[in-house]
This record gives sequence, C-alpha cells and structure tokens, in this order.
Amino acid sequence: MCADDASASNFDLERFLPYRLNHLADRISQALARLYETRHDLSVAQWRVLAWLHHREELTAKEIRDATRMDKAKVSRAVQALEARGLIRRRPSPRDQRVQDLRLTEAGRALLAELIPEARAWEAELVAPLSVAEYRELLDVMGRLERQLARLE
Amino acid sequence: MCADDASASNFDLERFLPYRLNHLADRISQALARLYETRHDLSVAQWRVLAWLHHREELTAKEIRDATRMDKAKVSRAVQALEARGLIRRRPSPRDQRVQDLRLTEAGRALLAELIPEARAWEAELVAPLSVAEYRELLDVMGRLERQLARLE
DNA sequence: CCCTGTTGGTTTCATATGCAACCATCGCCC
DNA sequence: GGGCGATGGTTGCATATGAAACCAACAGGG
Repeated sequence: MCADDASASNFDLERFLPYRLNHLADRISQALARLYETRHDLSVAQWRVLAWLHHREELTAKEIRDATRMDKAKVSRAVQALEARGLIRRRPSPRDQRVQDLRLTEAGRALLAELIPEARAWEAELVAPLSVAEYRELLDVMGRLERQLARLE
Repeated sequence: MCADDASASNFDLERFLPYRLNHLADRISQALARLYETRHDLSVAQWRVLAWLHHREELTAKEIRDATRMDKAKVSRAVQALEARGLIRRRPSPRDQRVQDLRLTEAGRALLAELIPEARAWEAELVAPLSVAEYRELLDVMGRLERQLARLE
C-alpha cells in the first residue's frame, strides 16, 4: 500500500479506514438492533447466540464465545435470558460436568423462522446498491483484514 | 443483488454482512483503542474530537456531534475531559451565548503530532495486504452502503 | 417587546459492559 | 488416587453509555 505523507498535517478522519469502518458498522448494527429489540425484544448478543445455535444445532457457551469473540460474561447473561424466555434449553453435558450443552427449543426455532427472513430481507435492501461481484469482494477483503489483524495482535 | 433463499434454513452468520462488519470493526476499534488508551490515556470519543478539531480548526460541540453522529452526552463528556487536560480550549461563541467554540491548545496540537503518525502507521500495517485499488474500492463501497443506509432509515 | 417553541449543552439515572474474582470441575503428573 | 494448575461458567463491581430531564439562551410571531 501507499505509505504517503506520515506527518500530522492534512489528516482526515473521513479517509481513515478504522474510523469509517467503525462508523458504518455502528450504524448498521444500530439499525438492525432496532429490528431485534423493538420487534422481538432481543439484544444483539442474544440474537447472535440464537443464530449460532440455529447454524450448529448444539453448542456450549465456550464454543459460542470462541465463534463470536464475545465476552464470557456477555454470553453467560445472554444464555440466561434466552433460557428464561424458553427460547433455548441447556442441560449438563455428559462429557464434562462444568459444561452445559445448549439447544434451541421449539419456541426458539419458531422465533428464528420469523427473524431470519427479516434479517435477510433487511440485508438485501442494504446491499442492493452493490453488484454480486462487489459484494463478494467486500466479504473477501474483510476476511483478509481480519487475518491481518490477527497477525498484528 | 441476489435475493436467493429467503427461508430460515441454512443461515450462516459468517456470511451475514452486518455481523461480519460489526465484528471486524469491533476488533479494529479495540486494537486502536489500546493505542490511544494505553499510550496516551485517550478514549475513542476523545480521539475523535481531537481529530476533528485538527481537521477543521474551530468547531462547536454540535458540529462535532453532526460530523461523528456521536451521542450528545458523549461529546459533552469528551470535551470536558479534554479541556480538563488542557488539550483543547473552549470559549463562549460571540454569535450565540449557548455555544462554545472549541480549539486545540498547543498541547493538543503537540499530542496530535505524535498520535496521528502512529495512527497512520497502524492503519498502513492493517491494510498492507490490500492493493491500492482494493483499498480505494473498499472506501467507495462503504460510502455507498452509508448512503443506502441513510435511505433506509 | 413578551411568550412560546426550539436548540445547544449539561446532568441524572437506569442499563449494559468488561474485567476480575470466584466456584466447581477437569486433566494430569506424581 | 490426591494434589494442582487450567478451564468453563457465574457473579460482583466499577465504568461507560444513551435516553430523557433539565437549563439557558435564542428566534420569531403576536
């Protein structure tokens, strides 16, 4: 990449990738959160847990934590709330007494059957201005940035 | 864009743009925050205020709020903290007694002279795997997503 | 000129968050 | 098989956050 003027002059936040990315992600996240929260009273963390359980059938809190990089406590609280609402079920794992296996209940599955199409439709509207190639490339570039980030940490 | 299978089956968070974007932005933001916080004891909000003042010389809190879409209270608190540390100066605007004009102090300018090159260098490392064209296209695509978002809201 | 509705900014409050301490269990080495 | 460090998960705490209440100061129509 270009390593142009490294001085402090003419620095523009609008062209600073971390800022732009964060800004965009925040706005998208907020807009979607309104969907989850106002219509189904779910926090983003709760939605993520549900979505992962939908995808992988049975998981432990640890696996969700690894997949999402959410805080330990955040996952724990999301799981508690979801169980209290009867959307997921947890039972002690036969393999390890510390661990609890998480699964969707029927109610959870039913909620996702509503929620996922909504989320998909919303995403489709969002990315409507992009061509298929652009969309694919965006995901690809993001993947590379993530890998680079892992290298830097 | 493709409007494929809208059902709830085979939904994969890893391919869901809002999730991916948020995840990436979070990680980048956290990594950068470590830079600001550990080395200069600045919150992200404070850094943003400084950066905008660097860019635009004199601003009011309202203008910063508009530019960054940060919460009113967040801007207010960041400004207070920065003034307490002597990095910015605020004085009542001659035009409107409610408003205060914000400016960098010498100390603030000096801090930015350190901080900006660091931030730039970090960004350069982050985007090292991207070609110039890819980088440009990324910013372009992000801009289009932002515009689309504005339309959806 | 008031009176009223609006706006910039601060403060308060209830909630969300992350870190760290904690508890129980596990795996392992002696 | 009994310690002992590591690990999954929960909880307590201190901080950060956003929404809403609040306070001045403005604008402009009567």
